[in-house]
Amino acid sequence: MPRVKCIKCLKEETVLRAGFIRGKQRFLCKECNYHFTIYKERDNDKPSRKNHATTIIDIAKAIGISVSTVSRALKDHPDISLQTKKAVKQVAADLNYHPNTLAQGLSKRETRTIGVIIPDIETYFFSSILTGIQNVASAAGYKVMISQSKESHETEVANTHAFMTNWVDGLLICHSKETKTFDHIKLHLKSGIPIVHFDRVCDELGTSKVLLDDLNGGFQVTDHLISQGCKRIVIVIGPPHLNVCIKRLEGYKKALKKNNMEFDPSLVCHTNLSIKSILENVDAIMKKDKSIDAIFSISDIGAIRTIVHLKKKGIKIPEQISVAGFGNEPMGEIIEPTLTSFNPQTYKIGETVAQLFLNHLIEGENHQPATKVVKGNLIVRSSTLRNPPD
Amino acid sequence: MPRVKCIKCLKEETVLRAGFIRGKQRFLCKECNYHFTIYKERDNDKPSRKNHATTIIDIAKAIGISVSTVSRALKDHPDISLQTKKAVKQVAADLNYHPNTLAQGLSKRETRTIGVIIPDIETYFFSSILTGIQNVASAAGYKVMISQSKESHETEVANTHAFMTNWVDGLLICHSKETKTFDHIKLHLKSGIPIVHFDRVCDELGTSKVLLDDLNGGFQVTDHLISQGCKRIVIVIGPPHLNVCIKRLEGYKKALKKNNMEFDPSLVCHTNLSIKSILENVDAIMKKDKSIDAIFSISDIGAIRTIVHLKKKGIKIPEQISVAGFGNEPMGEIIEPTLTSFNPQTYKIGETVAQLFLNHLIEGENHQPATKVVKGNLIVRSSTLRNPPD
DNA sequence: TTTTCTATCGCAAGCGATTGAAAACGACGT
DNA sequence: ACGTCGTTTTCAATCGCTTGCGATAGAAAA
Repeated sequence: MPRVKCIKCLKEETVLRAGFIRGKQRFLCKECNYHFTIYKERDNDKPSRKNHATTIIDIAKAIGISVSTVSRALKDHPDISLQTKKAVKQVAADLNYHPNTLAQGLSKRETRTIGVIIPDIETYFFSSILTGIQNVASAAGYKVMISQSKESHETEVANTHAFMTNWVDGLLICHSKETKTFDHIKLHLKSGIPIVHFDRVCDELGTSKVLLDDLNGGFQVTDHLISQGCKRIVIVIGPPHLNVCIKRLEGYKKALKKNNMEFDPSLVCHTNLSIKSILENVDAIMKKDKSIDAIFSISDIGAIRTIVHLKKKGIKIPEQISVAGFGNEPMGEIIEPTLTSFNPQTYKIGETVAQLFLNHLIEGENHQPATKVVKGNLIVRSSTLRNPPD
Repeated sequence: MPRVKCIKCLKEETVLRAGFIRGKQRFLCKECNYHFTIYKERDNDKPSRKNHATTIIDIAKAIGISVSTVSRALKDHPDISLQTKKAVKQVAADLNYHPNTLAQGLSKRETRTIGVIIPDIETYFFSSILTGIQNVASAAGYKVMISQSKESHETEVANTHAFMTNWVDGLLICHSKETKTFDHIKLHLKSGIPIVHFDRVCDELGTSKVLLDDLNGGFQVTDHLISQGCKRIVIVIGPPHLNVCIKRLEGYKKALKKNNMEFDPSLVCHTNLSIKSILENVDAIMKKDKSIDAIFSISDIGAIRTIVHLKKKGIKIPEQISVAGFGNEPMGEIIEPTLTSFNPQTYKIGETVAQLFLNHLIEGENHQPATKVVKGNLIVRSSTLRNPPD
């Protein structure tokens, strides 16, 4: 017979054991027909809430008013009298009060957080876009959450879901190279959370997007090469499902046409944008076609590695082969010869992306997806300068 | 007399106007002594909750059980029967349920988010550390929130507060160059939220930290230069309050001592790590002292810009001056000559930082701050190779 | 059968803040 | 003194989920 007193009638005789519950002995008082368990002695002096962040409840208690008044006072709601506001703010400051973002988010159904998914944070192109995004986002009071897909479709999908089901207020995304299907995006479109694409976008989705000046960039680089006397310009592009490749190629063609040169498909190197693939393709085409006098690599890293590669083979740049890139990575002004490249204005891109998100937010329901193209500019350096101006 | 029925007694005669409230007419029923306002007709058919994310309440209703059971079932709580669990999970999947992170966080008082503050995301060193952090963090189910101080103490402080008062579960920070006081960190130490420092740490705070192999790095680079026959090695360092500088300088001295060479303070260039300052200092010292035959720049970017600068002046590298850096930035293998540098293992650093955070979390109360040094390794390239091995 | 046990569930109190709507309180005119 | 109002506060429901603790119906034991 357990020596336990019933919590209600305080008798001992009537108490009998009644199984276990979550590892603890449970009792039943026959008289009261009352089940109970002996839990840990609760500290009666309630020091439990020690070192606990101050809440509006604390403020309310301190002043002796209700929490709703405190809440409104802190928000400068017009209904609250000036002196109450002053008192509340004073106490809030004294108690070092900071609103609990989670609770606010739960109530207001927003997180003031935006998720950004990029292929690779270590790539200057993306990290500088990020800076642009962060600048305008944080100016608007938004926090930025970043994740990288590392060019894997799978992790991109996982990250997308993680973000979208975690109450980000918006998603800014640049797809991985691998991504060819967009179900993971479609799935979340109807949720109403703004999604903005940039750089590697998807046209079939009705989202807002920010594009580089790809066509113009391709055009300008090619036109510049031609102006330097290049006749047989190889263009190194990536997989055809990336529309940035298509666009730059288009610009290339446009420049040829403008200069009355014929487009030779054999001068187009299709690679997967990996260094290995790029160099292999370059080698192959140069072996096959000795007339080549310029290489336009769609990416700066590609161009740079190409330069290193060609130099190793004793080829003079730009005298024998001119090389140009796209992206204006910092490395471009370090390498020798310094790299001619198209500057896509990455900061501007980031800022525009974030701005588009904010627009979507304020437009709300009647938001119309917008497409913005950020103008870039050609940076001419020595890797293509055959006729140095005097 | 208003033609309005009292909401309670439904009589009209007893109702009289009673002022306005927020722009709307208010009424008072004398009989009931009840104040009320006629608000917009609430849609009775309650289609209000349209396109609203499914919650455990929906699941509970669908099955006809209580929300607590659903909650437990989803968490695989042992109290719940197998079939209930299966049913719950099935319905959850059917309804495309995703837990509301905010609500979970509010209940469990955690966000499963960790904040990272770095000086500059566009710098490879930091972005690669970030990758390391993200890898282990996301493996442990934590999201990562990033902000950059852009080397400004002020924004570092602001970001710190933003993070700490926004319920991140931990803070990983590398201080800005400007940061000399740490009140913003101290302020939050007692909150109990784990803080881990890395690279630019602060000793006076009792936090866990991850350090580069600075001393050893400084030693190895210097020792290597000496082994290549350099006698007068300039070391270019940054502001003395950055202990990474001190440490690398120590390594430098240690290597000198090991090789029985005397330390010459005039060979130490104190810069603020800006390119301008570095190049000016290099110029100055080379002008003053013609015997210099090597430059050890504490940062790769510094070393790289130095190489470019010296080459422009017609100085042969490494024949006349050897140049070595620290950091193993990707640019180092592109520049000509390729740069000898100490590889600090940035990924490893990031992983270690995150790991330390996780450790702190599981150790809880009785956590003892740890200091970890991530071993690096010397990468010898041609910028220092005077006696190429055959 | 009656008395114990269990295995499962449900109730309800939070978590911290927002917000619709009622209440309290003076002040004023008549 | 009463009816009217405007101003300032307070009440209480919610947001979606976790969890301490109590309830209940069969199963097992007595």
